[in-house]
Amino acid sequence: MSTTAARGAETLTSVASAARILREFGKGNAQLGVSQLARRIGLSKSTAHRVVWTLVAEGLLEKVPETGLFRLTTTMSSLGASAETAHRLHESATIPLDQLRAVTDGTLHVAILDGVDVLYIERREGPGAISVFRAVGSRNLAHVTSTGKVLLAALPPEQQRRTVEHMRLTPKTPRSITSRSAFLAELATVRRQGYGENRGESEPGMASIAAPIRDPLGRVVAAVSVAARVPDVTVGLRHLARPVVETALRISAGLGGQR
Amino acid sequence: MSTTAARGAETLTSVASAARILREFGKGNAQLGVSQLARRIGLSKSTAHRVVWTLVAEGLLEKVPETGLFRLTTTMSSLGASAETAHRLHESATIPLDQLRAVTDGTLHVAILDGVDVLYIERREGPGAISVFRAVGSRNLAHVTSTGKVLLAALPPEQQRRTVEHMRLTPKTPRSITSRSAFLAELATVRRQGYGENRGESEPGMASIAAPIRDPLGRVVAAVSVAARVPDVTVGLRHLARPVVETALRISAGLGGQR
DNA sequence: TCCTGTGTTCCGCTATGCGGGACACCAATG
DNA sequence: CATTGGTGTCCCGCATAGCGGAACACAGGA
Repeated sequence: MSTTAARGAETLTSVASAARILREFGKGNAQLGVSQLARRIGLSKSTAHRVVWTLVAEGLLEKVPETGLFRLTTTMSSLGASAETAHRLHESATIPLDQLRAVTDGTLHVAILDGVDVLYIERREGPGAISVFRAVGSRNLAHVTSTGKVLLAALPPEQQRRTVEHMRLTPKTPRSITSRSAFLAELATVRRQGYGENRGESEPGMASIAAPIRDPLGRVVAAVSVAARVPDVTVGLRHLARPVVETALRISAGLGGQR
Repeated sequence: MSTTAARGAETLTSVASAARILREFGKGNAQLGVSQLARRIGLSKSTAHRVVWTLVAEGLLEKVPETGLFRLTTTMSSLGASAETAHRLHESATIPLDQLRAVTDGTLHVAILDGVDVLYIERREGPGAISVFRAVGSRNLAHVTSTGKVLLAALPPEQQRRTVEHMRLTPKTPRSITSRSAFLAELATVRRQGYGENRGESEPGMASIAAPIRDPLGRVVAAVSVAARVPDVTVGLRHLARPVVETALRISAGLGGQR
């Protein structure tokens, strides 16, 4: 279209302009106008104008009536908050996870929801850790894991219904839940009691228990779990409910405080 | 290029895609992949791929090695923080400004830096308010206002030098500062004492005094000032230094706390 | 009054960015 | 072990989206 051109540069010029415009608001200037932005970034006024108004249409910028200038919207601040918690999750989890390891020799996971799968983003191995346990970055089915139940239970009602509707409830063991109505009832229970259990539904003889991690606004952003081999799969790891919930609360607290 | 087409839609499709991708990360999902994003937004995989990588190149997204998915960067969280303070400024200023009005009958302003100008974004009229005082949204020269001095004094050294270098120090009254070296010395004084004064440098017989408003990280984002007619222009409004500084501190405190 | 700044709109050309399709890879399934 | 279905990445050719330049209205200052 215009400048640079370049060979392998797989970069969209207008998107790059948009990103630079957004970043310009981060460097001390709360409000900026079209010309000012164009000058600072090195765009033509017309281009800057178009990009800015597209960002306004998409709700990332807004025009301040009094000044006639533009400003980042509250949508941007909520996006920033999401970024903040995503990054803090790792550091906030470290200490509480290590504390939890003193209580149990099970394997510890922190997981988030990735579509209809559970995605593990943190892990502490227990002594008897076998390769059954998923590595960081791996996925698992949401309906046969305690973390999956916790994360799904936290979805807004209609979204939960839609998600469950489109899930394939393929059983991993004879104990796996395969009926949608039974699964929805299970999610309601999980939501009510504040933690989720998996009693031999993923692997025979294995159980796990998970609790929700919440961001400062109270939204569930991840789940902590303990998984271990248990003598009686019908009892599961119920005795770890309190420690797991407390660990989740500790991690949640770490997401909110001043750095 | 593709869909919609539409008549007068002055909107850049790729920028819109980028914005939608960013917003997708705000809705609960900390990490997302290319295909997932493409599916949710309704883009082709290749397009999503290109947009995502442009955003990565511009530092708004990053690839998480372990999961192979993408995440908002800390740049996004700092942008969000900027947006947050910009929006909180108004509400945080209300009460402290009203408190300050009990101490003085001068006109109160909150201002930010707009290039080399001072931009007023908040105002409380005093009883004897004349049209000398600028309305919200209007601009004034930075070198003849107390707010301008405070805001310029807070710039990082090299940026301050560069800005002052390119300013036109046109005098508004005989008392206006016109020498660059004198102005730089004045800024150093302002920085040291924590407030800035204007003694008849903008309008004869008028004085003002301003103090810096800081965000939770301590960066100066705005300034609050009192302006009034004074009997002796050489004395100015020095007796209001403490109340103005305290008002600024109160507003600053409001920017940091939990909502 | 002129001037210089702003934001906005129009227009025509071309390089840009689009979709479709093909590829390598991996994990889970049979 | 082959198959399947998922992923991310790459390529290519077409047409259209998006670029810069210019001209506009408006506002404030000199």
